[in-house]
Amino acid sequence: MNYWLVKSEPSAYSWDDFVKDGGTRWDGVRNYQARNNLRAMKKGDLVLYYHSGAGPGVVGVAKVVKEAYQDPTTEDDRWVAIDLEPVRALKAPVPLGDIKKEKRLKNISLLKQGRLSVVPVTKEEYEAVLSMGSVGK
DNA sequence: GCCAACGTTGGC
DNA sequence: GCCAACGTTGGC
Repeated sequence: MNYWLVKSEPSAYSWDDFVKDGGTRWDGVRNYQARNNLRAMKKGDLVLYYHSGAGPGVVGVAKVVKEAYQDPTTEDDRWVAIDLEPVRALKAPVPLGDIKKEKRLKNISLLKQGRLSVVPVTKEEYEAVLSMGSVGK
């Protein structure tokens, strides 16, 4: 079991849209590192759902329901998509500012590689974020 | 709206 | 293969 974090601009596709849809295809990634992360995702892996832009932070948890396949939004076979489903919202969203202040999260890839839209998260980091979001394991 | 970080492109 | 120019992302 691995843990990840994906970013979305809420004005483009918010957590609420995701919940309303009951799941979505995560496509359109055009960055090699992010693509490699998508390829490494396994069915059942848990994914922190992060809002970028105004009021950035982690708002919910999703899970991988379909592993990497050819991204249908392009003919180019370098790119892949995965399918995600919502698991649950955090009781309290965890703002980026709090992530920056949290000692347990000082090495999180989200902070190390700010512009990557799909980043790995360790089990410890994942659990730290959930506890900050008032959600038990 | 600005700017820093950083990935990509293209000239050489 | 290097590196400058350029474009994009995302925080503020």
